[in-house]
Amino acid sequence: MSDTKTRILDAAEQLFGRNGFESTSLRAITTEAQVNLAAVNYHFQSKDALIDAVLERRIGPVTRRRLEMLDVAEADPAGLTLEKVIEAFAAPVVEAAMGQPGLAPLMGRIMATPGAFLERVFLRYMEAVKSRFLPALLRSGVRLPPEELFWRLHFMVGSLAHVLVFAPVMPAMSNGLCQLNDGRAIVNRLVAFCAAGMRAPVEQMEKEA
Amino acid sequence: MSDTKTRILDAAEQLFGRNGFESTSLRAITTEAQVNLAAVNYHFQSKDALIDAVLERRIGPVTRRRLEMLDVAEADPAGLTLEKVIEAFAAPVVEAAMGQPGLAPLMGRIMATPGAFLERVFLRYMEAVKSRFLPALLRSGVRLPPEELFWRLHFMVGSLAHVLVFAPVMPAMSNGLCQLNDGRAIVNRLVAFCAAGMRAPVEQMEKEA
DNA sequence: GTTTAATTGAAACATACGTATGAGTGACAC
DNA sequence: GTGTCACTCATACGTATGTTTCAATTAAAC
Repeated sequence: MSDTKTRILDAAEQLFGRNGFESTSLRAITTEAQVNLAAVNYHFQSKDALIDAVLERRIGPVTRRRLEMLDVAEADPAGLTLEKVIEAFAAPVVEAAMGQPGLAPLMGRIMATPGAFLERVFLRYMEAVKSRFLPALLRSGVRLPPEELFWRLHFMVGSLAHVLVFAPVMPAMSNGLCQLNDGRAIVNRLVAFCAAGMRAPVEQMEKEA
Repeated sequence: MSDTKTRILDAAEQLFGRNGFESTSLRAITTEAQVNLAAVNYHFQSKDALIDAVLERRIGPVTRRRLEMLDVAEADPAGLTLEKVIEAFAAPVVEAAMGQPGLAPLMGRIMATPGAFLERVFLRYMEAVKSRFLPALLRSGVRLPPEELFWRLHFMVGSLAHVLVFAPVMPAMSNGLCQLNDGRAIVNRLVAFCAAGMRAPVEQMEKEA
């Protein structure tokens, strides 16, 4: 039982997050991991399979924790609040990102990368989340037309994704104003912002000629 | 005056948006543009310079239009509203994306592209925007601690970016529920969501031991 | 019409990539 | 010991990339 596999996963996670999937070469990964180049094709079969493995290792637990937190919130006899639903969506990924430096940009990149790759990954991991959280939002008291609800969920996901994508540069970008050491505080801010957005009155559409 | 340069820019914009910057080869671009391979290194000096040119052609006008709309809003004797500020930020890029199919994914790409590149682009185009919109938010009546204000602006940008990133797949992802033909409607939704988020009461932080 | 500069063309350059190969190494079973 | 197995290693293969070269072509200037 060698930790070569783990070292490859760790290095790949770090470099994928920093430089993207396409621009990270297997040679860069194996150099960083201090492992032979062929090891990656031995333990995984290809670069694509390695990418899948890297994602599975991190997104799997986050998805499970999301659904778990939602279960707890829904079981609360005090009732399901909008804030609890949003927190169940945001907290697991933010907390995971805090504990694992280099994970945030990776998560962010997944959420911000369109195209074939996204469809493969996003549908695999996010379909379950979407199909559970959309009804939960309704059950928490949000009263919106389906279209409006979907757009606002979209905005919410965008806010979260942006936080993750820019996590590495956020302190510098804000001239030190915004730090990332306190994940709870970030989640709280995000929850407050998105809950208010979700509760915004629906814009009346003017008829067009 | 040949349009070779323009044809290269058009093809590059399309392919960069669809497949990303790194994964788009100059050969793919020149083939699509029906132009000789060497033309790209003749008219531009390198692939990096081509990327810069592609971005400048589209982001430049959007940035100018943003500041222009903010000028108009600030000159309004009726006073500067939060909604007007957010609209000045969101409308130009959404409208540009509507008029120029293939632009939205390109904008999205920028957000999803790593470290050094993003910092180069983001700082060049967004610094001016940030330094104008942050004060404008304050002047529009938003009363928030600086740190909270910055985070919420960050969330807002994230919502907008996400809309652009996922523009090509949004109809499919929502099972046809959310369409993109009406840019104004999207901007209105975004403004309503973000304005409410900006006005959310500030979460009181509990002291930690 | 001739000269000059700007542009395009086909081909080659060196380099980097993902992948495959086969020899080598260590541990453990019998 | 002698296999056997999982693993690691150095190296090579084929291909694709960004860039360069220099001749061919076109367009403008005088």
